Amino acid sequence: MLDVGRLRLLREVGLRGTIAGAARSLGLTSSAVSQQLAVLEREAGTALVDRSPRGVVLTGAGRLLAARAAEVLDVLTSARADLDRIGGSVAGPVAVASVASAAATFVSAAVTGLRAAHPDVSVTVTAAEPSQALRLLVAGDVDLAVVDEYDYVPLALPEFVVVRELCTEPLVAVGPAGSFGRRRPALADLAARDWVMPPDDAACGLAVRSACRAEGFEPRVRWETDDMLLLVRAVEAGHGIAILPLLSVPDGVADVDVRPLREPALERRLIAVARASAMGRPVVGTVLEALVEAAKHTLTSQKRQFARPSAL
Amino acid sequence: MLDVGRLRLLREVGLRGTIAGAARSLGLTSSAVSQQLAVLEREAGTALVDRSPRGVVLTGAGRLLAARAAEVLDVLTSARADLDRIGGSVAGPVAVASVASAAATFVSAAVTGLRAAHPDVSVTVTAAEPSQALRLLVAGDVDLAVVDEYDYVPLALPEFVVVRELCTEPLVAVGPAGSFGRRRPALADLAARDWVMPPDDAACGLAVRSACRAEGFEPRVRWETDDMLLLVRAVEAGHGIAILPLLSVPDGVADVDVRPLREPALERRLIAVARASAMGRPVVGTVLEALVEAAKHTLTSQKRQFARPSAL
DNA sequence: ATTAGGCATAAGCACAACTTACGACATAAG
DNA sequence: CTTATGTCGTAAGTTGTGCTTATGCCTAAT
Repeated sequence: MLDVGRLRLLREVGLRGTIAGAARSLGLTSSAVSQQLAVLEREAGTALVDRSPRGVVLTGAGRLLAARAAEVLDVLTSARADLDRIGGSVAGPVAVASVASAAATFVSAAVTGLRAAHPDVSVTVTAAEPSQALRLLVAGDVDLAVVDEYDYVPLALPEFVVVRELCTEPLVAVGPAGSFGRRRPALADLAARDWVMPPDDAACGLAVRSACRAEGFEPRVRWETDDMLLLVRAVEAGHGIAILPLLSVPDGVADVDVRPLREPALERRLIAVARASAMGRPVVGTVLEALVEAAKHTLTSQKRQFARPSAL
Repeated sequence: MLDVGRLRLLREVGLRGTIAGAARSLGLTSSAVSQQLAVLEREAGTALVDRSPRGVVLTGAGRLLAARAAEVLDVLTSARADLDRIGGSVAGPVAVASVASAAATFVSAAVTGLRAAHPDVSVTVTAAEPSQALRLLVAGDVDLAVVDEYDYVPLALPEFVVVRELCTEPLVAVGPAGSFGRRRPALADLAARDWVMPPDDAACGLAVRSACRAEGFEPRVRWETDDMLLLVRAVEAGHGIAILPLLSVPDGVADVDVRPLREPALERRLIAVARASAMGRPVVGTVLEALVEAAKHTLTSQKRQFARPSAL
């Protein structure tokens, strides 16, 4: 049976992008992490990370396994939460910083849900990009940060934080109405198109560009913006196609076609981050659990949307 | 963080009903199991098992935690399967013994799915009660057994087997049309009713009787049968109400109302069992995975049924 | 009574996982 | 080019956890 400690380690390495960083955040030496990672690779029978002197990046198998690891760890912390819930009441203020697309969807849902279940908990939400959200987190201005993470773009988390996976959503191709065939497009099929894209300093833009290069082409970017509404309008106007996380596509503001990619299956992971010290407050744990639950439901309802393509 | 080894141990104890039995099946001494269980209880802060000289039975918290443990272990073996799937083809005959309700639903679905995905795998299914299925398993007549397990009724698995959780379904109250109110009934509300029930030597009957006694009443049994079709017809005819696992309620053969219980949340767990030695054959693992997948889908489609109460 | 099964505790041992120490390599700054 | 600081990996020594063995107590069946 695969060892969970090693799996956690793998996930942390994937999140931090370096072995040394993972070691710091786990309170170990980099030597220990290196050794355990080697053991895990031997057990798995495959390379799980690509080593480079500047850090490491997860291979395909590594990402797969890291995703499973996140599942396992989430269940474990849920179990711990179950046990804690038997005893002890929760109340107090909790500040959350969240990326906009999550704030507009499941974070909002979680807060309304909490208002009913725990009336004494008062949550305040501020929208912030991941880097700013993490700054607010370490500064102590917020208790929880909801940030996103893309393939090819390690997250570089600060130290002394705990991480909780919220949901994984597909990146979808967005194009003018009728611009894709019946079938879900492969990324390689889109090489010749014009592109509308978030700027390169946004993780999303970087991830998509990296994925395109991995497919062997450089996207011809005609329009660049990080305003999702403007971006979708630009697509509608025919300036190009875009690839975005599903939750970031504004609903019903433009007549565009949305299709998940057939291949490669690009994803965005939404994760919640808390200062390890803040986990002493049971309220924070409760809010975190509420976020996890709400994210799970949002994800399934999104899936249902795709079952009825006409709804998009 | 909760230790997975200890969680597996807890689950095994719950399944076997005795510490010594769990120890044998894990290849440990009963002393080790006892010690680790004590550690887990200290970590959890609650009693997880009720000790008696004749064995142990899980407490509420213990069942909760054991369920989480099953989740974790399932994810882990899925991860292992992911890794193995990268290399190695599967073919050959596999014999499965299954309880009827599962055979009629997701086992059938799994087999049709497998026919498409792995044409060289030939599965044969025989319907059998849990005890007989396990006998066939240890005798080597079948490679996999799909059996069910109820609260209050430990399963007493044989040794040298591996266990995989398939799905957990609610026990539902079945009554003549219109016999329940709008709201989901609590078990205590049904104390004064007449009952139709499987016999006491079926795990289902024993579990329901135990649950009733835990609620402080003895069910007035007017009709006793283990034929599900006859049972439902008896309910329709007004001889009493019944409590059955959802999958065991035949679909569309009688005009009855089906309601999940509000409280307590009784459940049936369906699990797959294989001889540990048979896991050397990759085919067996593949069929097992297919069962897990099919069970998962069956469960979600059942949930959807309950979203539209009229459909029942 | 005696046997056989269950569970818990005490004491000792073994291995796994950690730390420390070191070497190789890459980048950035002097 | 040299130095400093970052990365990762390997080797060797240490420690703590989780096992076994040994023992005792309890209950149910013979």
